[in-house]
Amino acid sequence: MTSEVNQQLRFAIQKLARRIRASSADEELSEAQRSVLFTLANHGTQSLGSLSEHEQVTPPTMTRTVSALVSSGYVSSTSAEDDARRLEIGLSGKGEAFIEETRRRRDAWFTKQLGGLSAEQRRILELATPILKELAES
Amino acid sequence: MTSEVNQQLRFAIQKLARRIRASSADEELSEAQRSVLFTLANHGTQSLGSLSEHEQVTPPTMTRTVSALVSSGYVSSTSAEDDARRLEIGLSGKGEAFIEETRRRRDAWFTKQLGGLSAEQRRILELATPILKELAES
DNA sequence: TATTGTTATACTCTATAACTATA
DNA sequence: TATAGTTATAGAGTATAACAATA
Repeated sequence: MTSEVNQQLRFAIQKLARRIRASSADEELSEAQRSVLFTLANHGTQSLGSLSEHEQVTPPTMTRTVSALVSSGYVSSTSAEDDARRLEIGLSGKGEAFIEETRRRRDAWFTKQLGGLSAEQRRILELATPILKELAES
Repeated sequence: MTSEVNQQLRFAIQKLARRIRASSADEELSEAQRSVLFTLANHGTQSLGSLSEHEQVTPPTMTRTVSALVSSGYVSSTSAEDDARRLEIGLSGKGEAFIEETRRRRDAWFTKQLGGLSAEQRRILELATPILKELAES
C-alpha cells in the first residue's frame, strides 16, 4: 500500500469519526459524562476506582463526574454489600435510554450516508469492515 | 448493508480514530493548540476571527490560545497591512516542524498496523479508501 | 457606527494533597 | 495499616460582557 493511500485512509477515518461524533451532539451532558455512560453500557456496573482507571482520570475527578450523573438521574450509585467502602455505579433507566438514543442517532446518520453509495461501494465496505476492526484492535 | 455491518463499521472507525490520535500523543500542547496548528497547516494563514469560527470557539478564547502559541513559538501573529485591526496568524518554522512530526508519528503507527495485514486485505482497504473519503465528505 | 480583537470576570473540568470511613 | 472514596484548593480552558482600536 502506497504512503499516499495510507494517509488518505487515515484522514478519511479521522474525519468520519469526527462527523459520527457530531451527528449525536448533545448539550445536556459533558464529554466526560457521556464517556462514563458508554463505559458503563459496554463494561457494566463497576466501582468508582475502576471507572477512574478506565477513563484515565483521578478518583476526585470521577467523584465529581459521577455525582453530576447521579444528580441528573443517569446513573445509580450504591455501597457494595460486602464492602461498604466500595461504590457500585451503574446505568439507570434514563442512562440506558440515553445510550440507546445516542446510538440510534449515530446509526441514522451513518445509514443516511451509506444510502448515498452504490451497491458495489457498499459491498466493498462490507469486506473492509472486519479488516478495519482488526486494525483497530491489534 | 445490514444494520449489523453498519454498527461494526462505525465502531471500528471510531476506535481506529482514537488509536491514531493516541499514537501521536504529546504533552507539550493542549488539544485546542494542536487543533489550531492543524487548521493553519490545512487552511493557511488567517485572521483570529476566522480561526475562532473554524475552531468553533469564541474570539476571547482564541486570543488566549493564539497568545500561548505565539509565546511558545509555534505561530506568528502580525497586523495586516491593509487593516490594522486584523491579525494574520500563521505557522512558524517550529509550528511546521510540529505538524510534520505529528504526521510522521501517525503515519508510522498506521503503517505498522497495516503491515500486519495480508496483501489481499490491503487491496480491499485501497478500494475502500475513496469510499470512506466520500462518506466523510458528503 | 460597524468590525476586529482584548480585558475582566466567572464557571467548568481537572489535578494534587489532605482527609474520612471501612477493612 | 491499607484501601475506597471525598473534600479542599489551585490551575487550565472556556464563555459572556464590557472595552479599545481601527475602519
